[in-house]
Amino acid sequence: MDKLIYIADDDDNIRNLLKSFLERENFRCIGFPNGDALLEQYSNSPCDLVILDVMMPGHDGFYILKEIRKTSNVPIIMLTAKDSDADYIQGLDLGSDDYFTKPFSPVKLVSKVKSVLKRQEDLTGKTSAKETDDGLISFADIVINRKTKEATLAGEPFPLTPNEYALLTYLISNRDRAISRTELLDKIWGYETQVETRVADDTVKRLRKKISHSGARISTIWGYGFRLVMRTDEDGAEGDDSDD
Amino acid sequence: MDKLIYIADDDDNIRNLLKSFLERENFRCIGFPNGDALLEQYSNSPCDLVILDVMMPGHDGFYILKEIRKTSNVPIIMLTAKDSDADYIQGLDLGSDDYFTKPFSPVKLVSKVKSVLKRQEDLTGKTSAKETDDGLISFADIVINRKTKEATLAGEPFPLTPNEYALLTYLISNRDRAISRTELLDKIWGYETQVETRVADDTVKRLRKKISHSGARISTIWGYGFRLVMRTDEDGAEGDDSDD
DNA sequence: TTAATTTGGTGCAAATATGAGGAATTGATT
DNA sequence: AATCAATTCCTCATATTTGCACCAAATTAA
Repeated sequence: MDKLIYIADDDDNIRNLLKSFLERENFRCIGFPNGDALLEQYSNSPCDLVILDVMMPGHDGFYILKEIRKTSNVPIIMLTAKDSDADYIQGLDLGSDDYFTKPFSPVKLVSKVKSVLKRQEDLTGKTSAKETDDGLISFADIVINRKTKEATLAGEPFPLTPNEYALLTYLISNRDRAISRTELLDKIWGYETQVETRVADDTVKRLRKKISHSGARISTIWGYGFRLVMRTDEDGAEGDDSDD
Repeated sequence: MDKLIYIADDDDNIRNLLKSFLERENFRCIGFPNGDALLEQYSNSPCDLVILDVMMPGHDGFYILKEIRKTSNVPIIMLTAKDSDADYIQGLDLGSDDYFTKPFSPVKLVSKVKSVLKRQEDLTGKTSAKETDDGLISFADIVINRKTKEATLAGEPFPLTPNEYALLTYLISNRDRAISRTELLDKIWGYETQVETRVADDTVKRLRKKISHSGARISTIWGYGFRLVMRTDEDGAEGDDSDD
């Protein structure tokens, strides 16, 4: 983590409470007894996230919020003693990210802080050229791009029909468990479909042929369904299909 | 505004309440009685924001949240009946943007929706490298000027009809993913979802002819839709599409 | 062991998806 | 009214996918 957080609240107890919770999660925190002090510090040295009480000596939290927003998009979370719709709306309209009413759960606040920071990273990092977390899922030497709906096997693109694609995607995302035929029918063919139960076997069959020379294998759970597993050496010897 | 919002909640009253409040603010809303229906619709035609109840028939809100997050960063707001720290944290950890406990203030929710959308725009708008500040977007040797609504191919101006222009612009700005027919119909023709028409194919057909000697190509994702890709050497000879 | 049940493979026909050409329609402009 | 461009609709040809029947092989139960 290693993010820096500024907190402005005139109540020492609340500042310290927040600091201790946040530091436990490896955030660095600096507390300020009023908003003006925070604002001055911020303009000299910006931080990664701001927590602002609304009612403080000097300028109130809304004013500080507005001032920061003139120059920055830093995430800002507001704290307030009174639970009023109007205040809530004003806070959000002015550009804060969230609004907590006292007394609040410090655990929730910490969670919110993390979430807001993560969101920020996702959005700003994503539109650049980051390759990670682009909706890619993989198993063995199979990679599926859920955005482009393309699949590759050992780096080579290989074609999948819509049903095969849905089935393989489902198997990969549930690699850790066996999946029953009825579940497959529900998930891939839909809840109210009129096809025979064996159609799942059909698609499994076709998929097996296509991935026959990959590191993955669809194993049968007798009397129940299927599960995606790694292919072992013995598999190759037994059910060897080296053709294409 | 003109943003599209999907709402999943099994309680008709809540859905309608939200719809009426949101539509009053000029959002377009579509309600779903459960999360699975929303998920299916979303995968065919994404929206700008999602509101998910946690407890629903079928898969619960957390599951739907996870599924959507596999392919998308769309803002998601969770609704729940029980006010538990653990749930709150789980929701945020899984990537939701906020968490409202019932009964909640619709006014606050609407305010939150606006705030989240605005935040998203601020962040992506400022960091996106796709569109330069002079309104130019490009792909391969195609350049589109969104201000003058003119296009050039390899430096030469080339004429596009209004529909072709809209389609090409949409394909270029979503170059990183496959786009379904229903999404095209929704976004470019404004048709309600689930209409069976092949106008999109028609426009794709004409557009393909026009860009036939450019570095870009519209590839078909069988059973789903289209995607704009770079033309490779092999493409020129035969219309080989190894897409799934 | 035999019998009953479940699963896997082959082949085929029906259903579905796509692309091309051209006709019909719409809408704007003479 | 006539014209023209743009769009939509229609039909046909073709390609692909999918469900199902049938039988063989595998597994379990008795």
